[in-house]
Amino acid sequence: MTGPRAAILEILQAQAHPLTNAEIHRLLPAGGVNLATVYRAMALLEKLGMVKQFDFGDGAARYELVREGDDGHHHHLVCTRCAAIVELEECFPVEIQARIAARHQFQAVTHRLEFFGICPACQGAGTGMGGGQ
Amino acid sequence: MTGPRAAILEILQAQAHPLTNAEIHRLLPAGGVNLATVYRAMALLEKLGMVKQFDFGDGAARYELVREGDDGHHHHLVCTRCAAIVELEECFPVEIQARIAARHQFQAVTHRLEFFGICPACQGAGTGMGGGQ
DNA sequence: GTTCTTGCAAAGTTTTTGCAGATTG
DNA sequence: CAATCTGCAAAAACTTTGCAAGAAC
Repeated sequence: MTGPRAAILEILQAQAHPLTNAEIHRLLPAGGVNLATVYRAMALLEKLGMVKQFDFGDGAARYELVREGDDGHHHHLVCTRCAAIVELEECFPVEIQARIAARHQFQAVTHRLEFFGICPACQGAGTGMGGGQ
Repeated sequence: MTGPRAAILEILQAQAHPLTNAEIHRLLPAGGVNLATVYRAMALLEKLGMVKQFDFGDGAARYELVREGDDGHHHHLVCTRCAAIVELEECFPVEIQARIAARHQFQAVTHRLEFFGICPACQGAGTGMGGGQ
């Protein structure tokens, strides 16, 4: 547990939302840490449960620090226009998930869930082209 | 609407579960269609609403045919050991999603949701070592 | 000094793009 | 014939890996 790892954890601690490896790399002191090292660090940190991986459907993994006394399981609302992120407290109802698991006899069932929509700031701004409004 | 496109739709029609572009390519008549053409066809078919994209968290997009009178929105239960897939009828409760959208003033909110677990056949077969059935 | 980690560069996957030739209507 | 589509090859984006030099204890 040393060097670049600490720097990465510091970056994550200062962030409210998940970051891609490229973003983490960009935020690290210039020329400080190699991108491959970031990938390796995140894989390790995730295995240790210190970090949680999220997937917003663009082809890049995102990581968020898991805070003390929390398992890190939660979901996000992502703006499909500006990529704004809102962290949510709602989760998929446990009873329904239990029913699904039981009916199909699956064990250790979990889920991945993210919401997408258009945030207030991006509404009424046309489809992205015209200077609409 | 012609050639390779028809062949791809036929492949999808015969499948109960989503396929990756590579799988579709593999299922097409040998040497028949180029992989890049599959990618382009799937992008078009999705834009036309004839196909729906899913993401199981491995880095590959999957596509499933949208049947008549259906919007194609549904979720899956995926075995993390053997990749078996079960199609689900359950969905995230609309009232809760509406509440989330309202509270954060997002419009056109949708969600991506997939479940993961260990299927009956893979249970009790060790952590992946034994000659599982 | 032994072990684990890092940087660098090369390679692997998945997906996208340019362009000329073939296909469609 | 005009418009679109396909194959091929190159490239892009994200991620993984090998290996020798470096850091940690």
